[in-house]
Amino acid sequence: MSWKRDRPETPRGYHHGNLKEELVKAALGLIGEKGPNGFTFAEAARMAGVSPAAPYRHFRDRDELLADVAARGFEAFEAALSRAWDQGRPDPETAFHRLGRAYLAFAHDEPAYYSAMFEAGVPLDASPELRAAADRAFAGLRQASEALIAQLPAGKRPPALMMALHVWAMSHGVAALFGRADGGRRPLPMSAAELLEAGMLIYLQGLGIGGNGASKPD
Amino acid sequence: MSWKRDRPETPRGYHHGNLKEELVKAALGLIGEKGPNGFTFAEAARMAGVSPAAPYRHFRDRDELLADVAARGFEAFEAALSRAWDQGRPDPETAFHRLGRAYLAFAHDEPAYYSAMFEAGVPLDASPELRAAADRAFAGLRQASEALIAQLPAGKRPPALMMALHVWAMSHGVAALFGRADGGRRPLPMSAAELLEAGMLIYLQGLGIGGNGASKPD
DNA sequence: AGCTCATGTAAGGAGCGCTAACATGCGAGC
DNA sequence: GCTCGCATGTTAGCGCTCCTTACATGAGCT
Repeated sequence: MSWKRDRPETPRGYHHGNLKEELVKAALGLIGEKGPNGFTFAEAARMAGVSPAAPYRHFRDRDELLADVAARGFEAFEAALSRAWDQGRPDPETAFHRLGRAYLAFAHDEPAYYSAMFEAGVPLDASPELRAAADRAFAGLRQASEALIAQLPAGKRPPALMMALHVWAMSHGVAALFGRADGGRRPLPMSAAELLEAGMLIYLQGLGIGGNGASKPD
Repeated sequence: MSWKRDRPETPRGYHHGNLKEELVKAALGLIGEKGPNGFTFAEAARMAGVSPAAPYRHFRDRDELLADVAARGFEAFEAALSRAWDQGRPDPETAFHRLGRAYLAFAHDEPAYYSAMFEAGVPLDASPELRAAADRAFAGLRQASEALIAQLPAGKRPPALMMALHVWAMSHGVAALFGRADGGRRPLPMSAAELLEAGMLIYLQGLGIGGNGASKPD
């Protein structure tokens, strides 16, 4: 009825104008609704009001669209994490817990992005942009780990890379197993954010950070 | 040429005999090769040497086969974990580290099962058997956590359920991000098993378990 | 104005999920 | 011991998706 040329704000005719952006949006919506597998190239085209062949002018195939979504996801992810980290202010521990909450919030609020990034099976080197965005996101985690480790006496510092991997693994584990919008596959005695926060506190305690020397606000 | 009625050990004719089992095996192989999405009902049928409609006599639809594979996966998983835990012998910490290695070994050696269980998007209540098997597997983790926690003085014991969730999250995070057969999506300075072992040691340290009181063999 | 080229459409082949109707043969009951 | 029922297989076919190829349109440049 109304998908084409009727919308007053976009009186496009034969040429859509910015089909690529709209396809990405449609893909995000579909992935969010029906999972990364339920997403269909043809349906995204339908949503954008174009023929099923039109998307192929912008993406080589379905996988390339998914990779593009994943890359945008990593960029948004990195932006959210770096905003939460805020260069470690006011102190690394406070900022670190903000970071953890931001991680889970992203996985929870942007399930479509998170799915495309981690659960759609998109190989990281599907495109250089994807690889670069993923690397930037991980670099953020690593920076935060370094700042926390710097608080330890020189002899007791674990490798920052290892700590960053631990942080990532635990965050992803909590998000993947318990952090979905539907409450995860299993009822929890606490929220995913609380679970991650508690886990990271214990982990940091094990490293010798927190509780004893630095601040422990609220 | 030779898929049907020719194999000497199974001289089946019109009726296959145990098609259901063979379909599950075929599904496992396909999932292992091409991921849970690359798996195709029709191709599984082809592998078993039957027509594409035959599988519908044994599974309502593709999702039911996947759920069956996932349930068998959880059963094998629970068996592997419980074998590794071995009732906490010779001491809970030693057994616990064996458990961690067994978790990763399962994810690494049975990627098809692990995919079906955690990455195929099968809802846990797709079948009662699936739910039950998954619950049994988790109960094993919880038991191990309880045994470790019991070593702590009564005042300092965290909830066993929470600890089990932490263990599960970290294990799954490491397995999903770094533990795949292809080495994961990112080169690591250490093996996934070492990464998990180090992470769990730090976590236990944070709880006050290990390093100080109990044994730390090999 | 006329050309060019990016961007759209139409048509069609191959493959898959699933259903319906038909075929086969194992085993239960007379 | 024969027959019939029913589980388990088959073929045929619908509707859908992915993707390719050939054609249509119109925006911008010269």
